[in-house]
Amino acid sequence: MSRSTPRARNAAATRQAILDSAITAFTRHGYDGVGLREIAAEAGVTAILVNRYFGSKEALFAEVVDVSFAQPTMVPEDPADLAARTARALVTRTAPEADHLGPFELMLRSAANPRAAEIMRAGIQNHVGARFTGALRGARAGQRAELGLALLAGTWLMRRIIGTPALREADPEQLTAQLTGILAAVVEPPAGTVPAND
Amino acid sequence: MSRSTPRARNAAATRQAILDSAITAFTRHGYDGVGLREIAAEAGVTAILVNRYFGSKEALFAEVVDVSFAQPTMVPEDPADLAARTARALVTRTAPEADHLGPFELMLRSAANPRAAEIMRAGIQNHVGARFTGALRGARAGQRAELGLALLAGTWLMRRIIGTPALREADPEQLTAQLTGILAAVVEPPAGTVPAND
DNA sequence: CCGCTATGTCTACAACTGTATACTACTCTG
DNA sequence: CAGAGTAGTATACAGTTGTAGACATAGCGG
Repeated sequence: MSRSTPRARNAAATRQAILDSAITAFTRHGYDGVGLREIAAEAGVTAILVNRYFGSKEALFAEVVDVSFAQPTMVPEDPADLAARTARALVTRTAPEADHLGPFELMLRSAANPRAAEIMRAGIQNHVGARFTGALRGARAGQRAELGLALLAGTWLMRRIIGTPALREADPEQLTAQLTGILAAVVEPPAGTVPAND
Repeated sequence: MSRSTPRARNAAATRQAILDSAITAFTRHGYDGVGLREIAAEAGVTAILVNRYFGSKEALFAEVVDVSFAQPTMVPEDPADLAARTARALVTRTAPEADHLGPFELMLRSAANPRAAEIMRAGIQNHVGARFTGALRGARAGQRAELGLALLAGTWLMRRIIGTPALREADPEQLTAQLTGILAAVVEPPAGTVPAND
């Protein structure tokens, strides 16, 4: 799947090919579930070249996390209808027939490794969490955003990775409605707070 | 840490020691994060003996899951005050200073491996999920229970494994209150439903 | 057209994995 | 007290892992 045309010598393109392969592989199998040889082969390259470009497996993973977490996720930056739109996106992407990769899948599949977890914590702070927090109004926006991420990650885990039956077979419309309600409880500014910024 | 008294030949005790060691190790490092030699050493035994008693690493893991998921968790079986009591237990056990192991830690650290995930799916259906579902009244109890587990697992992930700052440093009382509200939105019977059983 | 440097590969290594076969030795039964 | 079967170990193997050093070659500057 890798050597169609024996790609001309081009450092930038090769580096990008390795990075793309790594994103897919890490997202699909997690940090500990992939070997460098597997990543390299998919990019049409030798394993050691990966380290030449990225330094180490860990550094490669850090770059993968940075790229993946920087992509626009299912959390809209626009606060309007945030709960409803987020819930709909989540249900769609975790549907059994979908094969949507992305930051949540990457995070859940790599969380077991402490070094990977630390790298992802930084990535969340810099990207996903920051965006989510920015979309919230009211007190304790950071905490509420992280709780929102927790709900999204947990649902992703149960519905798609563990594959729990009731969530797998749930009616999408109904599940979206229910998740919208729950998300609203997470995301809406706490009552009795001045609705100012901060 | 393993050979204090060179334990007398006792199949049952040895088997139990291996199982205990495996529960701790799998919970702490996940399915792929531990080797049989490590588990065996902690039990004061040789690696191959683990396979003699349990058949394979996978079979050992299945037994670990069965035992761990059968233990009483933070979800009270009594429906009264379910949300509040569950939230309090969750916040306590995911506190940074606590080092509480348990089914959620085991699940999150082993979810990356598809075989492990399948084993855990069965464990949830048989134990945790069934208990949680049994504590709920109203329509779609199964789905609501799984969403509750998703919220618990997600919070555990963010607060304890990833170690997201706002959740780590949150005031326990306030976080408990907020989680109680969210959990209530998950757990309470949907409005407009006959409050009969199922 | 030559040569140099960036780009890439070959071979290798030391550690680790789960598991199999062959062996030893304890302890209980008779 | 003798033998047998259970409990446990030693050795090993084939595979994989991340990484290292020495070597090859493509393609551009002169």
